[in-house]
Amino acid sequence: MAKRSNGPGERISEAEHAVMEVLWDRSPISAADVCEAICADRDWSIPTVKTLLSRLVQKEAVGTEPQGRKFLYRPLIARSEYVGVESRRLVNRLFGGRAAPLFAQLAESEALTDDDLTEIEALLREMRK
Amino acid sequence: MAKRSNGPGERISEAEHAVMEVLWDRSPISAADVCEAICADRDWSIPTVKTLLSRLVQKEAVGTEPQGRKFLYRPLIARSEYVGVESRRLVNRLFGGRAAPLFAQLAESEALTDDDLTEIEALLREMRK
DNA sequence: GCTTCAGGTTTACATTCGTAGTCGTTGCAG
DNA sequence: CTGCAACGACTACGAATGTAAACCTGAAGC
Repeated sequence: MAKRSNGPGERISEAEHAVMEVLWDRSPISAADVCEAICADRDWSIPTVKTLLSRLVQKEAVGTEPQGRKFLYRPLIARSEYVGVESRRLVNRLFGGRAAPLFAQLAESEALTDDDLTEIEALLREMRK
Repeated sequence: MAKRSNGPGERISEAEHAVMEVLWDRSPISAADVCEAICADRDWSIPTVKTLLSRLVQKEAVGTEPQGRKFLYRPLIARSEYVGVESRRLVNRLFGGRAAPLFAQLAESEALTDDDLTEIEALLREMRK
């Protein structure tokens, strides 16, 4: 039988993620339009995009709706969901699940701009209320 | 000739990272001892650990020093370095390089404990000085 | 000294990923 | 109505990864 279709289960690879970003940006669009949007950047050809889309459909991360004889693709998982899972994965893998050390790390490696600091301060105040 | 030896260049995979964690924890140790430390957890056998160690040596992420007729392994890259690179990679890939959205994301997905908040506040105050 | 064992090196093999070509159908231009 | 261009489906294939066995060499025990 099929491996398993646990909803949006299987991992999304980096190349696939790039495609997801396009879908999150402009939702129901055709394969050609996806290519339009990234083939130049990533130096891909149409077949590559089609393969990635198929894999995403298999993984149930993307859904299709027929439009005429072709398909429009749309994400089945929310960006925030994906981003949340990936973020938590990193925090777990590298920082034992604690977010503070990640923050410290970013601070140390100078990955925090002044704007970031201000925004985070605002968020903190918000959360403390 | 060799692909390239740009220092600690090539990516470290997840399984390899697990080995690195052991090395970062108790530095110059033998392959057997590495296995001692994780084979149970990850359900690995010694050969697996040996393979991962070899690959890490190839990638110049780990160095060896002969001890008698066997080797002791020790990391060549600092944990903080690795963690920094990986963190920044995630922030770039998912949040356009801005740390604040990551923070917001963690907040939203309730990945922030109260302790985290307190610690981060402290760090912020520290950085503002 | 010869056998055994420990440890590193080489080889193996299935799966995933990145990247792309080929095939078969079908609506549309002539 | 007929050939072409577009599209999705299937196939391909090398590199990386996860996982491990086979093999070789030298040291240590008997």
